[in-house]
Amino acid sequence: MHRQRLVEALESATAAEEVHIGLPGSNERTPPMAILSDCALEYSGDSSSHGWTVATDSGESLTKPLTPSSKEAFKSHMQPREVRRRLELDDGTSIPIIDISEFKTPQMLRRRTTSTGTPRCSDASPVAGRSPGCRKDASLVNITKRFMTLVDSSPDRRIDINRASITLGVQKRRIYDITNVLEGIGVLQKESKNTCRWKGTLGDGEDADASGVLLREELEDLNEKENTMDQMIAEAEEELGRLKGGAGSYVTYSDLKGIPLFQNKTVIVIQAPPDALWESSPPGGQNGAGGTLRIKSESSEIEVFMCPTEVAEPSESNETISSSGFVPDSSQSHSQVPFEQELLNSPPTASQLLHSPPWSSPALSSPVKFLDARFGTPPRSMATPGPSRIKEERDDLSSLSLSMSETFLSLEPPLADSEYAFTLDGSEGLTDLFDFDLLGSSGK
Amino acid sequence: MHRQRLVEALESATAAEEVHIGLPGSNERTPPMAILSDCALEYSGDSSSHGWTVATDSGESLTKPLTPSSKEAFKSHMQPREVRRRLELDDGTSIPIIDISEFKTPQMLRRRTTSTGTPRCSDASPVAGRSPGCRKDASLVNITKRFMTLVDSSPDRRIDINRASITLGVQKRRIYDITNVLEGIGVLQKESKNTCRWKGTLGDGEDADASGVLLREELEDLNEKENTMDQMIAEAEEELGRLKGGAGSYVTYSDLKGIPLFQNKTVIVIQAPPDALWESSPPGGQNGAGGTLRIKSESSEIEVFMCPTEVAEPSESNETISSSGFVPDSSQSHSQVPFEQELLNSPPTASQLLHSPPWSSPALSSPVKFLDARFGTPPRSMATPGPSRIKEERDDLSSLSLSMSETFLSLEPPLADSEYAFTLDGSEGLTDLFDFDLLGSSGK
DNA sequence: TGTTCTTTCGCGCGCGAT
DNA sequence: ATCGCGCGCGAAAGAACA
Repeated sequence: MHRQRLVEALESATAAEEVHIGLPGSNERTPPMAILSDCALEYSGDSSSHGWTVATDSGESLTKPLTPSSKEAFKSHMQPREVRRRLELDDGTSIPIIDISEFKTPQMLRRRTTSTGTPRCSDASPVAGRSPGCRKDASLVNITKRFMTLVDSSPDRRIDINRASITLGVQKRRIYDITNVLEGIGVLQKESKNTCRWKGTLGDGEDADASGVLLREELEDLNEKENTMDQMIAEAEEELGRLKGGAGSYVTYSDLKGIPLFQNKTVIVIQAPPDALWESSPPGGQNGAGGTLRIKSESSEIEVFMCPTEVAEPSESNETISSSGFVPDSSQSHSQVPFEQELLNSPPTASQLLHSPPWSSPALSSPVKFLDARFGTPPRSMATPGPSRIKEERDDLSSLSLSMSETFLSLEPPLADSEYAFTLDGSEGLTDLFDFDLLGSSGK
Repeated sequence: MHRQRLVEALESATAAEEVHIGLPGSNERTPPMAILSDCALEYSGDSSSHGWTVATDSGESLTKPLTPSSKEAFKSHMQPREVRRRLELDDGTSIPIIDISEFKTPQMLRRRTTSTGTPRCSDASPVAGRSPGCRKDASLVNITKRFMTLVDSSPDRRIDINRASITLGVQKRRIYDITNVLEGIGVLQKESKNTCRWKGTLGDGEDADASGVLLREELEDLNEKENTMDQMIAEAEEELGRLKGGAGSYVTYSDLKGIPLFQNKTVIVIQAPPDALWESSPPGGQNGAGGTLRIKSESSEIEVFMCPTEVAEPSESNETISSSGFVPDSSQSHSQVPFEQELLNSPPTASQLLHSPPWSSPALSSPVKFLDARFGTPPRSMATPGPSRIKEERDDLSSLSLSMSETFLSLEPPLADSEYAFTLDGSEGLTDLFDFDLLGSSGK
């Protein structure tokens, strides 16, 4: 097999050069030719159209069939060639000769400025006076990016080389460059002649360039968030464990008062051991007084709590001290009722006491309401990895971290009406709870 | 600017060809030359060493300085060129002539078979008798792979183009191809002249191919989790909003009974409007009965609740019905005490009632305790995107979804002892809460 | 199996930017 | 003058024919 390099000649606008080429065997020479300024001359080695092609700036090209000499011999001993050059125009601008039927395959035309909508100089350099679809446009980097858009616009991640070449308006050769590198990376796989398939994991954004980074960033973000949550969970669970069964469990007054049902009501809590005796008599019972509820315990003490009406409005806290002298100062707030506790009624003239007793302890006086207290302010231990540490700048993710310090509990569903045992309606009285007859005895 | 293409001649093993070249201006010609079989002849256009270079198969090359003619004129009008060809050897194997000082930059020597440890024909085609460092060796795919090993052998993910060119034994031009494509993909970034930096997320393993997939999967996983959480948050918040201020807010009996402090105690809750009058008299007061607590309201009803002692053990639920005839069946469980409510004590002999009254409504009879009820079982609305939907297979992430249905609330910190206002200790009685003298009056 | 057509792609010239 | 790199020649590797 013998091969021969050919030659190409460039003309400086006017002068023609002559080229002498020695061919093996036959001492043929390529005919001297004149090159016209403003035109590109090329010798097409295309197997389908051998001959000279003259292309003008406007893109047309005229092809003269070569003398029907030995097409065979020509190809076997000597590679036909095309000559292509840029010509210097009078205005000093070089006009790249293009068109080129790209040898054989789906010819792509080198996009000349106007025609197709491929972005000119898609990059920076806002220098106004630049006309040319400058070099950057054809840069491999650029082509690759565009190629990527092609790829992820394809549903099955499969790309046809030829189509790509056409749609991207680049030589097929370039596509090969890209596919080969990508294959080397492992993200692409040649599937069959003229097609390959994307199998990588480089992000799917159209802009390709940042996608990998974004991915990683997002992941980092999510991971951070996850860690925070894990920690919160751990702490909440710990707390839970401590409260459950520990002596620290309690219901605060604000818990009770925060409940709408109890809103603006005076709430009294009585605590007695399960084995306590509970007696009651109807109002105006044996001694003319109102009904009596008597609780007696032998095992342990009975406790009575009155729930402050308003949750600590400091200005109000002293206003309505009961005339009956309810005086548990905070140092005295602890007291136990021994084994017997009685609640008697006495005439309405008796002393009265109501809202906001002064003994509101710090915890009780907290202005937070039931729900707020529980979900609004995380314990200081939660503050550590708090959501404020999570820097949010994007989309919907932010909503997550915002809600982080609240919610996340499962509340019991509201009870049905029937489930409010022991709630009396307007037509009923306490005595309705007992089955012996109370009627006939008068109150007062 | 004028440029001239040169020429190259290939010899079919023995015969020398002559090449005539017309130069612009001067009609110089390159001297005819003889090409020895087995050797590659090339004309080095290298600016640092102009002359002819003959490279043998073994890799040595001898350079003869060109006649010191006008180096200047030479370069300005005509691009020096190199001639390179493969020779057909008698055995039919073509030996690519290589070495080539790659024009200017760090000359890379085309690795001849032996020398460096670069894999020969690293691909398939296990046809035994193939000796040549075939075309595949220099394939972009191959080079790219080797390039990758270089990349991730670099600690700082930074690669020097020149070094790469040398170590990989390829022309620098090829490295550009690679870096450009990779940059287009977004995994590589040109850092400065001659250096770029790997920043991609393609996995760092040497095999590159699968690592990216893992990343994506993890992200997908986290996203799913995030969505679930977002939904739970939304629902919890909605629920919260509904409960807060709605008529549905409540404290269940089990809430109260679940508190250790109240454990095994009989708890009575009295609810009255804030403007209610609350009178009390010491035990054994004006009528010999125990103390009396009287509450009177003009604005709205007073409500009394007794908290079931045990939370609904079905077997026990009927056992200890109070002899006093506490008979609120569930249909009757709603009742209201009108404007006056009295709790009277009566002798211990009176009726008693305790644990697990039959009126435990479904909600109340729920075996869940305070904390459990609240955090253990999510309302059905939460079940929709429930954690069970999250498929967990990996590491610590699983702990997250496991805890998802619970916790996540901030509980109030335990109260200090002093904060339990209204708790009486063993030495105190209810009367200690009042400032008038109760002593001297006997209970019973 | 030899030939021809096609597709793939090594390779390096030389343009343009620095 | 240097260097990045567009660009496309033409050879190698298949595929289609004969």
